[in-house]
Amino acid sequence: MAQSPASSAVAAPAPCEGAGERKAPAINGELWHACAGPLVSLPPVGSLVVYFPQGHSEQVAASMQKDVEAHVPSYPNLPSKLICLLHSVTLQADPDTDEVYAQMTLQPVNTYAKEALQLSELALRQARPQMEFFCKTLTASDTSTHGGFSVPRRAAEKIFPSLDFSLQPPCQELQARDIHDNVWTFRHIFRGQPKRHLLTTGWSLFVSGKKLFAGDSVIFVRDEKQQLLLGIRRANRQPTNISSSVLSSDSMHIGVLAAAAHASANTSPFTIFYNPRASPTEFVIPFAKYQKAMYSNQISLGMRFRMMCETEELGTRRYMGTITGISDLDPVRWKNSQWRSLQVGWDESAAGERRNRVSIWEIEPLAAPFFICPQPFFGVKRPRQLDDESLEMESLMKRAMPWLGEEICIKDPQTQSATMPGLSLVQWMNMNRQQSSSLASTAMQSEYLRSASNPAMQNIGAADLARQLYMQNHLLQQNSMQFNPPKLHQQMKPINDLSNAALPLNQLGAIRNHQDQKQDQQRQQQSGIQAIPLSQAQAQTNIVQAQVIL
Amino acid sequence: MAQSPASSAVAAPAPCEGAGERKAPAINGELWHACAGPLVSLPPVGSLVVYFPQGHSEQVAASMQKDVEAHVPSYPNLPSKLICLLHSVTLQADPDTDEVYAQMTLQPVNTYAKEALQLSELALRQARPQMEFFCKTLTASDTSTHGGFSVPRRAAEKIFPSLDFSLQPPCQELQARDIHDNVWTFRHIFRGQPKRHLLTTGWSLFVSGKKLFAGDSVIFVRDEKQQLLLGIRRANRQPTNISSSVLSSDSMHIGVLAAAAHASANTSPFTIFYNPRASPTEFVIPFAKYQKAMYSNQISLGMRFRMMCETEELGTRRYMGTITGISDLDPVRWKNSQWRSLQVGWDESAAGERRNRVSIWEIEPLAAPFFICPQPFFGVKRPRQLDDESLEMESLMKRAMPWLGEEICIKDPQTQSATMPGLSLVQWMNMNRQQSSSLASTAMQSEYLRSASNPAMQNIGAADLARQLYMQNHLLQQNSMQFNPPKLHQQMKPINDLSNAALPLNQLGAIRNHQDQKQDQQRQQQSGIQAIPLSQAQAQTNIVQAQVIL
DNA sequence: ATGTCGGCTATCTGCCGACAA
DNA sequence: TTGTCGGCAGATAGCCGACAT
Repeated sequence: MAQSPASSAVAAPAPCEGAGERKAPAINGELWHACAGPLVSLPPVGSLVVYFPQGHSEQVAASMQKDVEAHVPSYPNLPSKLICLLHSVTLQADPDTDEVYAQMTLQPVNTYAKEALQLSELALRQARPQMEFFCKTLTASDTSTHGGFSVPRRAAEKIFPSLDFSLQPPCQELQARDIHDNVWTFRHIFRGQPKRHLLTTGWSLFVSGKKLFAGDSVIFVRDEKQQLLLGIRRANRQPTNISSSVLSSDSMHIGVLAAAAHASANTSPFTIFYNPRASPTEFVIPFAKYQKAMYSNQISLGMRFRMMCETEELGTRRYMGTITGISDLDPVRWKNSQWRSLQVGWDESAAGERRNRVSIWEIEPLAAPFFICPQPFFGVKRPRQLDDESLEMESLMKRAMPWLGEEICIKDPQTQSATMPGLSLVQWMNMNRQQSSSLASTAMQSEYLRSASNPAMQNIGAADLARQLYMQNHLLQQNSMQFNPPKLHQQMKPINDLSNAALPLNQLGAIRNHQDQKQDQQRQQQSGIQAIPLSQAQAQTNIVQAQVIL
Repeated sequence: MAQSPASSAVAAPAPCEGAGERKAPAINGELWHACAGPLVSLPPVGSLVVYFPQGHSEQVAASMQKDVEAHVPSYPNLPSKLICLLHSVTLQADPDTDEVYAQMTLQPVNTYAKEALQLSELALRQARPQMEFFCKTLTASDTSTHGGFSVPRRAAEKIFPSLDFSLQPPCQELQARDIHDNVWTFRHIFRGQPKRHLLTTGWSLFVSGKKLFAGDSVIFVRDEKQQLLLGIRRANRQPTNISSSVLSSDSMHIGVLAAAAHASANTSPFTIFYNPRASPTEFVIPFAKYQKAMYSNQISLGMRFRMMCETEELGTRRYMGTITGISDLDPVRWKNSQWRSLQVGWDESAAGERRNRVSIWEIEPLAAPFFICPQPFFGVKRPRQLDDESLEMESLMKRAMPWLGEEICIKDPQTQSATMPGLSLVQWMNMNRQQSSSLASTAMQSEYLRSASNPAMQNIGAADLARQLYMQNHLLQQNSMQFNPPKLHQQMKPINDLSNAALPLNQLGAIRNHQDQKQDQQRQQQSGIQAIPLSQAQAQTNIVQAQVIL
């Protein structure tokens, strides 16, 4: 089978951080985001993120107009997702094309500070402040050498400094800075019959300088200091084909994976470029976002959902769709990766080909949010089985919660014997999964909600319910902690959600037999009943987030 | 040892090798070589080559104007040189810049066919046919929009079709194909006072289309079908900085090494790009060239040498220099790599900064060639020692001669017991080295030459001697083979040179103690004398190459 | 409201020989 | 022999309102 190429056998990592690969003078964040698009968000520095090599690989492939990852060896030792600390984010723009991208330094972690997780939650709620801008797709006349730029009236009035209409005709000189901080000067005039706003002198220099064509877009931003910023967004032409004369595309592709594999093996920092316009999807996700999607969304075939998409002119719009399939995108290289594992159909087939595969964390399920349902463990109806997916999940969680060790071993004062030797976390999760999927889970949810301590939670809408539940759990967290693993409450913080969510794991692969299954069953029957306190404790420490419609 | 301006024995344009990364329509080899420069030679397809990851890495670094390989992990499992079979060579040119480069598919080998080695020898002798061309560095007037291109008179008369001087003024339409097979049309006119050749209409389109500036060069080639070809060579501006918006330079650098490491570990093919203008030095060398330089050149500090360098206008010139140091370029990452291990000083400090480090196979030593000196093994005067360098050398040779196995074990009918358990190939070589360096080696060489079977070899010049010896050995090979390891004489062929050359290993590192040294000594004393037949046999099958000044 | 066009300069492109270097 | 320039014509760039959508 495959091999672990060099990566694992790599010696000295790179000690010193980004030694200034570029000397770019701190790109304006407003302009960068305007060019990147309204849906692009970058996790906060210092936060916990999930990195998907598969998504990264897709970005490279897309940029090279290369089929798939032919010729690129698989990296069996490279997990399909890495939990990383985001050390730095630097906004960049290509000096030649003005393409925006972000350079991120990630470090795979096995343990992390409480703040990192909180920061990743922050990313979910934090909205970027609305900025004043306009975006126009250039017409043939705009880009022709025959004339200037016709400014949409509302745009000119909103963004440009107002003209002195005592002049005949009213005109002024505009200065705008592009993403490299170069200043472009235009003559802004209000003339013609009927009257309209035009940019004349200076405009053609800009068009030729930036190599703009009809179909490309320009963005004028007015920043908080009332200064004009000027960005461009090119039409989706064929990929720029970064293949160079010194580096084969194979090498580039390998480089991305090898860098990640090396970093993974050594938990050393590595650097990636995220190009929001080249890539179909973000491949560095706030950990909290991933977590929430994975463990609080009930995903099933045929489910209806909404998803934000970018419109022309930098707006956003919600589109509706249906989940038509759940499967690995690449079952060979990236088994159980969750990366774009949902096949979807869209209600409006127009509006250009929307992607037919998305990831769980990109969508908003339309079914009521699936609330956490911790419940007593009454034993097992069917033998538990360990499959590849479980093993991988377990590995992922061990990275995140190393204090759990090989087996769950919680010492709970209320219980005689809370240790569950031989019962791994994932096995326990699988038990829960089977239970919750076996019966009317919504009924149990209601039961749980009614029994919750806050009486206000009864008989209210789902969204509000969720909000309140969220608040409540936060309060609980701040108060008494019955669930206190050793060394846990100081600065390390467990991702409790993982352990008692009803896992929507049906899409992750068939359950196969495992040789330990009989032993597992025995252990569970012996010690299973003691799991109750664990469930209770976790229910109280959970962060339950509901779908908040923005 | 002159650069063999070897063949563009480039076979079929990549027999569907790289799954068609580019659909370039088979680039003209003459034009490619004209643009690449007179010193660039590509080993023949199917031949045996030595690949230097270090040199490859240098090319990437140079193309990214990045200091060194900071941030890039070292690959301890990646040898500093890989013996590879050259599966394919495809000539390429960057679609945007016309930069020429070659895509090569290499496969590390542990064993190889006889033809592969012969092909690599072929590369040393084969000269590319001289082609008709001229190269002019563009002046300010040539590139200005104000006028056309002033053609040097001799160039026009040599390369262009002759004008019809009955016309007044004499003029014609020229058509030339660039490296992408695009046709450019120029008006060629002979006018002015005094008369001169000019390209007028069409010229400025070419200049702007190719983005040429004063200082860049154009090359007009007349091929064998009397057609005009047109190439460009840009001035040495700052590196093009291939860093893209989707791939960090770290990733690119890692990609190159990871690809090689992976290929090395799996002896699987990998693809590299060789850009002759971006790289200071070729990093894929014909095996025979490497072999010859390593084992027949006597290199020492203070030695004088000559080296071919490229002049302006695509000529070549020999420069003289002195070896001022012998050391590893990067003793940490690439110990004993031989890659640019010679520090040199040049007689003419002018003519632009010449490189101050070169590799052994790039120079022509001025001292007389050092001939092979196989001689009986009389036992050991000092204990053998194994150092890092020896181990590495041994590993290298085991790759090349796997049939030798862990220990030399030759069954020779003329000997009672020819097995030499415990005596490794490198140890044996070290013995020879010590012997040959201990006494007047030239005298022994003469002794050997006189005792050779061909009487014509006496009293003739060194170069001719070598040539005859070469012929003779080839004849011997075809006749009786006393040295017949099993399965060897069919299609596998040993690199005999390695085993009895007087190794110029002094630059390769200090000899250190080894714990097995006493045991080795004992074994050698027990069985050493039986090694004589081996030496004799090898002497007969040797390929001895002399310094042939071209 | 705004995309495209004809009309009209101002500027640039590009061919020529003159004149050095 | 050949690099640069002034002179000159033709082409293009680029500003204007007219007109249509």
